[in-house]
Amino acid sequence: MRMSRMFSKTLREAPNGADTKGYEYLLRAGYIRQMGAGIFSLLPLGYRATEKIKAIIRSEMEAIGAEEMEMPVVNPADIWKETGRYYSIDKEMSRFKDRNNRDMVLAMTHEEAVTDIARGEVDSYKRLPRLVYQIQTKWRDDPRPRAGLIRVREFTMLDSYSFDKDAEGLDKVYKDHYKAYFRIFSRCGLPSIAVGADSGMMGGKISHEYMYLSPIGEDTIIYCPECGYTANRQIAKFRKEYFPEEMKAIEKKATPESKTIEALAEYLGIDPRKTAKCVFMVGSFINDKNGEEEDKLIVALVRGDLEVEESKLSNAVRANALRPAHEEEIEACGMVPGYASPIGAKGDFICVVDETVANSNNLVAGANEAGYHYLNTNFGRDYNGTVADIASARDGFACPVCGKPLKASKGVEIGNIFQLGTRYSEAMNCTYQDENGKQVPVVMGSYGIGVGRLLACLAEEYNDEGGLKLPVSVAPYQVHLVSLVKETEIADKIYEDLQKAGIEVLYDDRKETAGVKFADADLIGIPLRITLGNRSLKEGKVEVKIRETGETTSFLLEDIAEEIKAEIAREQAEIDRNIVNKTLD
RNA sequence: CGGGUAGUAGCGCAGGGGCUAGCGCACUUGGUUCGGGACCAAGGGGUCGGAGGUUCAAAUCCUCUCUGCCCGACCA
Repeated sequence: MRMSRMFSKTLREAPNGADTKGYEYLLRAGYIRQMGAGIFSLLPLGYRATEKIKAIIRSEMEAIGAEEMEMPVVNPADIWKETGRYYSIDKEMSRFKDRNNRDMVLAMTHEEAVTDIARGEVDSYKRLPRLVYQIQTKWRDDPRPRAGLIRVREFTMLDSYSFDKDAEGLDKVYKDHYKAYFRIFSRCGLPSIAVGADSGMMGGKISHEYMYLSPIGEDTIIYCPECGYTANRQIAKFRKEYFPEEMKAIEKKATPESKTIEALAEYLGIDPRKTAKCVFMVGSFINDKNGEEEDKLIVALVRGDLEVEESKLSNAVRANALRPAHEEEIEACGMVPGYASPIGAKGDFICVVDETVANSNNLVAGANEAGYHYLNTNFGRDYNGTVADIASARDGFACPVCGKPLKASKGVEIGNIFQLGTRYSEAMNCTYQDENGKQVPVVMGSYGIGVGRLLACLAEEYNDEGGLKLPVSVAPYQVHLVSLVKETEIADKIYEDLQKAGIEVLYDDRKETAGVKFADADLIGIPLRITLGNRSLKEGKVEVKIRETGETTSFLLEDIAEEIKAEIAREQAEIDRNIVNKTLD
């Protein structure tokens, strides 16, 4: 491509709001442009980079036997009503009516669509297993888009769907994806880890998220450097320590100005872990069949030294959504905020107690009277509720597997894989006839990678003061030919020769000064830069600079295509050498 | 959806009741330069986010509204 004819231009200054390096460079180099909150265009450079990513994805998906297809972005609402997600998903899914007043949705994922198709295609065990994928646009009306392509509303996603006879089949294809995803990310040059995850709205059982560890990430990953345990904090476990003792008689005590655990512990001169912390949420429960919604107060108790993990709590009570409770809602059940506990509470609420509270004795808890707490409360004796793990794992807590201290790190979710089971096939009657002539629901899995987000993470991982420096496997071009000489003949010739040799060339034939051309080359970050200038041309040579290392060499004009090819091959080989082949056991 | 902050030229910003709305970069033309964001000269480009109001007079004050960004809630 001749830069004199390139659609985009580079920006010297970062547009307001570009607050991470990767995002700033993608904008300045002309890879992407913003159109609205969470809505971006891929300019030719960005488009080429994502096409490279897609090609890698395709080759790895084909390698595990997946077939590419494409499903519509607009779905009739009917299929979403069948699974109930029409009702259980809130405003994140956009809805509209067509001219005949039929309910339609913009699909934010394609379990419904693919299951609808599959129930017509899959009729016998002989037609299983099956595996399809698409790389397609999703619209999710996220309430808070952020950080450029990291969190957007419209995005391109690889999504694949597997159909199996049974759990063993699903297990195999799940493992295939587990491995393929590591290969995809590593072929793009992006370091990633897989962590156990919450399945959220997907509703399956087993799931993993692929994380790019970075401070710009929004997820917190809990991991054990000792034994390798990893999980999203939303579901991360940790080894809990209990301090059982003889139950003592409950006793009411004045505790003025002790609305928080810290204040309470200090006033009583005790360790926070001798208290029970009470957190109030309101869960909304949506009927999958008709969309009717019911709100219920949830009282969650953890030991005073711990925090409540909302997603764990949400899973424990099977709520569709949780929000903090208002004071009136708490008071309506006879509890006093700041001095609250389920003891003596009345009305309709769900009490969930963390194991740490259930297995501790004589904890201090609220007396539901301003300024008073109870000493020596005991779960089971003084109040009841569901026991579950609802405490949040933190940095330094003990690993659930080996007991060594856990670490916490921020990460960006770049992919996830779900074992769906029969959640969708049962709801949508997607069954096959087995060897015994019986109709059995198909066992499904779904798997996804955010393509744009992957590019954003790569831009975050590969940059320096000058701009981007994407790996050769995903860079929009392989070589950036910068001509500094007036006469165009030699440069044109090199440009053509390189193209004939099958090399992707960005050719800076603009009438710009050397400084501008070099700065733009650094910004765009093509892995190799050929400099054609009078200095070396006198000796019949050109210079080649490696963007990543800054290393410069020079070659004879006639060798240039060959040398460039060799260098590209070297860089590609380096990436191939580092392909991660990790299996799930 | 709550809190904060900002909308003035393509990008970054200044101006905060008064006369023709500025600056840097980018852009156009001419000339000089020509290996790390050149220089000189002459230019083009704005309904100051939108609507309503106050005023002799509004980019500037008031009301409403839209939009972006950040934090939180939320989410993949």
